[in-house]
Amino acid sequence: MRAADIRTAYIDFFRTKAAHTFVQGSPVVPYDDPTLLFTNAGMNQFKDVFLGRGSRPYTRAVNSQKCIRAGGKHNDLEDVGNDVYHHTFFEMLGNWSFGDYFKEESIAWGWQLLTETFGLNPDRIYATYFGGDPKAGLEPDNEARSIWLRFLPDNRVIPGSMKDNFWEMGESGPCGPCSEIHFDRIGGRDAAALVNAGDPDVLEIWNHVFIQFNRETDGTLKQLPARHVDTGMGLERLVSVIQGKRSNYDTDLWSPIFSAIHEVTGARPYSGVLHDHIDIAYRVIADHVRCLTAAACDGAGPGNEGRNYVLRRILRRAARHGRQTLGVDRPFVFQLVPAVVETLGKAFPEILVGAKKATEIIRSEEEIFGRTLGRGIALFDEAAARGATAKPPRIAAEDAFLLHDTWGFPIDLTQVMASERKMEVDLAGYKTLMERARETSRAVSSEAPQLQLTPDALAKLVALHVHATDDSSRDGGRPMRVRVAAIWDGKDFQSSVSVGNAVGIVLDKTCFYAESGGQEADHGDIRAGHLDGGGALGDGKALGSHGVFEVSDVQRFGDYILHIGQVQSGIIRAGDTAEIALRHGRRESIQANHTVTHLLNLALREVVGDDVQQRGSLVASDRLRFDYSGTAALSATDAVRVETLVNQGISLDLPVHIQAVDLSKARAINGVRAVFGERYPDPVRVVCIGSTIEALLATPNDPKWKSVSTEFCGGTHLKSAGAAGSFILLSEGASSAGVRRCFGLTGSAAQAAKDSAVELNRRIDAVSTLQGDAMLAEVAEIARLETTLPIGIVARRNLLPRIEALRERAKDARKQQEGATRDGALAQVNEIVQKHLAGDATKPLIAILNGANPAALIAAIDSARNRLSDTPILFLSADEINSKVAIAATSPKSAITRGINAGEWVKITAQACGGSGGGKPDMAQAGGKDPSKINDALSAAVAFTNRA
RNA sequence: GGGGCGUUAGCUCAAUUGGCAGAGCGCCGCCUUUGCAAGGCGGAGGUUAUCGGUUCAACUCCGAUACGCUCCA
Repeated sequence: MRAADIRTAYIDFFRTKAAHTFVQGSPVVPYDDPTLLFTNAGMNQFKDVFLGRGSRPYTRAVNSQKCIRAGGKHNDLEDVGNDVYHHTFFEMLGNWSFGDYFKEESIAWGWQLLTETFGLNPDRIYATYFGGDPKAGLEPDNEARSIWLRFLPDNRVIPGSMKDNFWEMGESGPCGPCSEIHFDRIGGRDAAALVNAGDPDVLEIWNHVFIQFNRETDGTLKQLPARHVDTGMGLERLVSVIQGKRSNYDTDLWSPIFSAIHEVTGARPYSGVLHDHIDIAYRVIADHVRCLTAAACDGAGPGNEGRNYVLRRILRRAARHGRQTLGVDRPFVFQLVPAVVETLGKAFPEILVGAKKATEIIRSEEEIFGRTLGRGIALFDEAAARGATAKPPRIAAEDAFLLHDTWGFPIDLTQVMASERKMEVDLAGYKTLMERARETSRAVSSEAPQLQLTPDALAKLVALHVHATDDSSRDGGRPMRVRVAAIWDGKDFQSSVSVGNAVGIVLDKTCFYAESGGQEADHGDIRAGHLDGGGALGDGKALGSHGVFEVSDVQRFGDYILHIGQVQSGIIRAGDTAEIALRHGRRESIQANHTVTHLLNLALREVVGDDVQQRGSLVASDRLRFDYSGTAALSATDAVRVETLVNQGISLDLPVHIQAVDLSKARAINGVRAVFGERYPDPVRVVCIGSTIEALLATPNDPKWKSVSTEFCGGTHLKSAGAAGSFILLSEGASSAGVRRCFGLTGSAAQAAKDSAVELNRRIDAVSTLQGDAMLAEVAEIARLETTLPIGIVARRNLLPRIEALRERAKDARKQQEGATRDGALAQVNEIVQKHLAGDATKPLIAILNGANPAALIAAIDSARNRLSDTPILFLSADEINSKVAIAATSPKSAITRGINAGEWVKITAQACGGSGGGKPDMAQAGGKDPSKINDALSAAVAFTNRA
């Protein structure tokens, strides 16, 4: 029987013979259960039924559920590959009774299915039942036992412990005894003692849980009115048993994947050996690609936190095995996806549909890791060599941390690699380093909100009858008359505050926008006072101000908004009436940046592709920042297209429409931008640039909405895009693996950047009129400006080749200068050497060259040494312009033994003209600061050789 | 937002405490070999990312910038 037939036969058995409803398994990524990393059992989607909170239109259900057990409480990741029955991804066949049938039917059907439909040998089947626990006050489950005795002899119905045979969902909640069916792969023996003993040949295949109690919060058990059955049977194990294999991997669930690995990597075929490292790699890779494909098809890809980081670790393990064990030096895991689809696509249509996306997700992550994988392995080898002599051999904490921090090797991957070499990893040390890195990372970033309303403070506010801050006027942002409700100094609420430390003020209502959703807070002031006549609000009444408070930050805590800042003058009292006004320039800049951020989001999607996901955003008054998923830098043409698209929106002065809409209706709008996994309020605030919300809702499926910016957003925006003036991309680069980050400017800042670029271009043009040192200086200045001025990336990319050309020109000029200097020195050396050869060639040669610099002197020394191999040589040269003396010397071995050490020689010489120097015994250089003393230096050099 | 690492010849990477910038592969030329794989000899190719600072002297130390990678928040 093939695996696919076994799966179908199971489902059909319960559907046709026992009137179960087939309920498609839930996604492996649970959307609504924060306690769960991945779906890890078939009952996950029915949890609410067991908890009595929900119901279904059926009382019997059956399916095969995709499960992932990695990274969470149930973590089988470490065992994958090293044995033949643990998987990160597997299928759980399940049938359930919701207050319908119970033990009797459950066990009888189980027996019938296994022995009749699947034809398993009854002599090899064992069953366990709950044997009771006097300490917990629980009786043995004799009901289950007696049912089993109808099918099995007494010695194969085995009592089990609380741990193995009593199932609980958590500390409290539904629970009950369970009964497991075990199978002996060998047969012809009494294997009762091997049941639940960790023997790979006697394995549990099916667990029947009988939910009949509820564990109360006080620990007591109560009989449930509605009793449920929850069963689970691992498909991979069942198939191996039915197909008579001793390993899950020897079944047709895996063979297509193994063939694909063989073809794609060129490794020798899988041979099924437990401890063979190539076979281990086969199993690991095959398991992991199934897991990654399933996760990707349900919307979860590798990333840097939570379940995404688990997936990243899984992929990196597979990729590293490919590189190191199978010798594949390019991405390859993604090429295995079709084989996974072949084995799972029919049973799980989402895998068929998602295959293309999964392939792309996996390929991209492989590419990311591929960049650091090689260096990381090399670094690991070095670390392993260093740690090999330790006892026991271990990878140092610093190395493990570096591998993680710099090369993206998750710690568990380093551990796997270490264990392959029979080494350990200094985990405690690693954790210390990691914690230290975390703290430094946290220390500075948590500076911002010094003043916080703690839960205690919030409780006090309620006790003081201060009601939630009404911020419904924040979009208008017009000045308001308000009441000071409370003054918070970080520890207590005060009745008044005067000039001094930063404090927070709670008002009854506000027009300030509190920092939220990446948009920075408004700034402004609060003027407290008493009413008298003629004021700013135009209502004929003004406040004679007796206290001015400058707001420099606004934060939301629960339903209260805290205006943080300092009193500038006078005094502010709780209960005061006040006029508040925000700084309009700042608010308008922020609005411009926010509206343009939305246009940028849309433009990136149009230019880079539909799969661009927003990964974060910051809207400040002076710039905007936008993170998005992607692995490659924006090309020059793409950057231009993005800028152009955004500027089109601005110049068309597209109107911005904002409206609260029912969440379900809003989600239905074609092309709406919502951050994946984010929870939105209902109704949700929809911001659309270029169309009215009514039009969107009238025809939500219209394809044209894909090219209109529609986002869920609570921020403040321009009335229409034109007020942003213009937009430029300031920079674009990698933020973390798989995430690109770009900065942008609008309005006057954008204009200033454009002006800088124009100015630089003008100066570059003007360089052609310059010569010599003036040209060199101007080129250096232009390069300096290019690095310091804010310039858009489009302009910068155009400037760079021009500046590069200038550098080339400067380089040529300098080379020519240096060449001339060197040639001048060499010409003098020729004469000097000729003369010296005429006399005693072993005598030291000491000479002053004209117009040489250090580099020319070294060339001169080299040249002279070639012809005077037994002569100590020292040259000096005065540089009047820079008021320096250059000195260089060489000394042959024979002279060094006589005491002419080039290093000491130049040092003595340099000291005579106010400098110092040093080097090696055979070659040294030095410099002096006083060219007028060059003859003293010469004498010192001669004196040194005379002494030696 | 904060940290770490990197940037040296076309490519992959070296360069002790600051003291003559190298290797392998590739490229070019010549030689050798029945053919193939190859082998031998020679050569070109570098403002050590950019700008500034410290120093007699900087690939090396310090500061900024750019680009790339990566981790944390």
